[in-house]
Amino acid sequence: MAWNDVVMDTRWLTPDELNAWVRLAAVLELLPGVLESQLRRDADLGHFEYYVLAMLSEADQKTLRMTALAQMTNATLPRLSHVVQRLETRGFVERFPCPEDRRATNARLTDAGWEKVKDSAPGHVATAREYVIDALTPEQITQLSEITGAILTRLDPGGHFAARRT
Amino acid sequence: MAWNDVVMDTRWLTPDELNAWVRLAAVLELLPGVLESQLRRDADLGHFEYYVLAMLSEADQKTLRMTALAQMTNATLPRLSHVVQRLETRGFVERFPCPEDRRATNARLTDAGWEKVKDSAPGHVATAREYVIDALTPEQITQLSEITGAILTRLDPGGHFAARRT
DNA sequence: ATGCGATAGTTGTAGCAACAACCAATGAGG
DNA sequence: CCTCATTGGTTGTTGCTACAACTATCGCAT
Repeated sequence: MAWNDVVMDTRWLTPDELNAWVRLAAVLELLPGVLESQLRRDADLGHFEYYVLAMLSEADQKTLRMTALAQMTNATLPRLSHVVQRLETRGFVERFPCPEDRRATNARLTDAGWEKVKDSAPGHVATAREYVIDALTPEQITQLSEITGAILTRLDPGGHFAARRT
Repeated sequence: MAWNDVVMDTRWLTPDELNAWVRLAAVLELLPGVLESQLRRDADLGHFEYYVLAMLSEADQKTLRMTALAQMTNATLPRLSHVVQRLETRGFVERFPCPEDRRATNARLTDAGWEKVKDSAPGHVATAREYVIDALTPEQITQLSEITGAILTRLDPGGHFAARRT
């Protein structure tokens, strides 16, 4: 296929689409770092570490099977395994075999972990407000839900991750 | 300050806000990986590497000063320096001192780099379409621009990065 | 003309994630 | 009852980025 054919066949972005894309790409690039550095500075936690602890804090008995926790946090098992191991080393999480399925591992939030989430949550929410939520009108909040919902339908067509179920 | 005070003083997210936040967090987590793995598979480039080459391809003389390229790509100088060095090693970019300011370095896209961008762009745009653009209505595209624009006003208040200027 | 603060960029290190490979347990199908 | 594909999770390696530290140059103020 000649390059001309490729050029003609490609559905390039319109100016409006390109504008939206470039801005979304900038948010994808910049927002995680802001979340990460606030939590790192205030709580010595990465954003994903915080999210793991937060999801456990909301679970029955503050316990989740690793596969379920991976779904809640949009993560792969290898990644979660490494992170939970580090959190266990720091005393925020404990792991134990699942009585119902000996292949499975359960992760439970410890008291120290609960304290860490409790102490970290206000600062994290304040950062989320400052950089995203309070920058938007209530209409835009609704639009953001619908837009990200539509994107997640493409990213997670099987509904494997929890965010598709909100 | 007692925890009770912290709880009372914290402006927690409303259900609508929380829904939007959780979905946005999922997109932040999942979308970069999809962009990254398509480019890695098809062009052996990271998403940020592709973006650097793409920004150079659009510049006068396919050349930008490193500070300007960092602004175009929402990156820090140390990060950009590492990435451009790797791209130079692969022959896609060349660097040379800036004649106007001997502190500065210019980066220019090579012919091989131009070929690489040209070959990679259709696949990248197709991925952007599949996972984001074609999931949205024209109204939602406009909303996404406004929403991400508002967020970028918070993330980049000085307008340092190029995406604020779209 | 000089001093010095700011700018431009590079370099090195440590930590984190993607990916591949692996192993143990489960359950479906024959 | 047995086989084997699938599931659940761990581990190790490699590559990338955040951050700190550094050096050279510029331009402003005195």
